[in-house]
Amino acid sequence: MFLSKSFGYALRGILYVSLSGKDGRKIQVDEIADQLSVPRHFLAKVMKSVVKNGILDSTKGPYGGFSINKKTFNVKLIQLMELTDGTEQLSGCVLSFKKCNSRNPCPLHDRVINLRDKLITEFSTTTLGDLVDEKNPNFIKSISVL
Amino acid sequence: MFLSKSFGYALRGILYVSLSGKDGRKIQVDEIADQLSVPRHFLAKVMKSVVKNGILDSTKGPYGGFSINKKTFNVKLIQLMELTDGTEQLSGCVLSFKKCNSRNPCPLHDRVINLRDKLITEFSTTTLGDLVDEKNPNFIKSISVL
DNA sequence: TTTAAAAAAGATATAAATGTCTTTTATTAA
DNA sequence: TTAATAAAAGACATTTATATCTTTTTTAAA
Repeated sequence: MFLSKSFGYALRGILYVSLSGKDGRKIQVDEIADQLSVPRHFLAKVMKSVVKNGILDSTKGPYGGFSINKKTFNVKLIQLMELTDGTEQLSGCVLSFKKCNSRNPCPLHDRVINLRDKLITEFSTTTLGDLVDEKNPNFIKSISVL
Repeated sequence: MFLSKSFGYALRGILYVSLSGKDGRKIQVDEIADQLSVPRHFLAKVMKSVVKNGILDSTKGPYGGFSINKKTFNVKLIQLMELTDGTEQLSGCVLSFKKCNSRNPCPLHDRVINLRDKLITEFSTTTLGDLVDEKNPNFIKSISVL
């Protein structure tokens, strides 16, 4: 419920690169997959689209790997979610009922839409930077929780 | 996000039977599928497990179909959800991260768990009866919103 | 300039959710 | 007791999400 595997892998991968690559070191997929116990090839596919969307940089070849860029910490969680899961889930009826809208709400509309909106708001105001910034209430304490 | 198709079909099917079958009339799958614009065979599969779990009654043969029983209106939404979607999604990390728990929380733990708990609470206190009881704030106004 | 490293690309595989079809069983009315 | 009706059961199909494997391209260092 709530969040896809792809989203989880992408987020954890980015945060791992952010924390381990602070000194400018490039981080390889193998290291991320090992450290986070995540399927290597699937992670590679996800990271590829993260790079394609400019959230991380990457370089091929020896000493290559993934690294943060100027955009990374300003990216909002909602943007990452759109990338991994698409946008359709963010609008539309929670029961996938086409005729449902605020004027003609399905039985669960108000209660559930309300909670979904809260999640969207949360994800629209939280950046990746917030998660690695100790001054921010959202920050992560330890790499072991990625 | 949030709710599966199966859950939506089950809920809408049950509510349709509740509203259309008030006079004791049995409601057939074909009618439900037609009226709610839902795939007939898939709905039949879902309704079968609804009956197996005692949430509705059914009788075969001419003039047969689905009907409410004494239990129907007391069933909580969370019970229906457990039936259609299983229980695993209700516990465990929202990022499917095995090492995550309240002492060692993943980056999104607190914020998202909080919202999920709200949904669980909502679904644990709302019954099917609430949705068809005009005195209740959750009630549905019209069959067209099923 | 050759070799090795590492991501990119793309093909393929598996699992889970969703959807469809056919056969069987139970029930009712004629 | 037969014919028609409708759910139950179960097999099968499709789609989407997840996962894996192989080949290609780029890069750096020797």
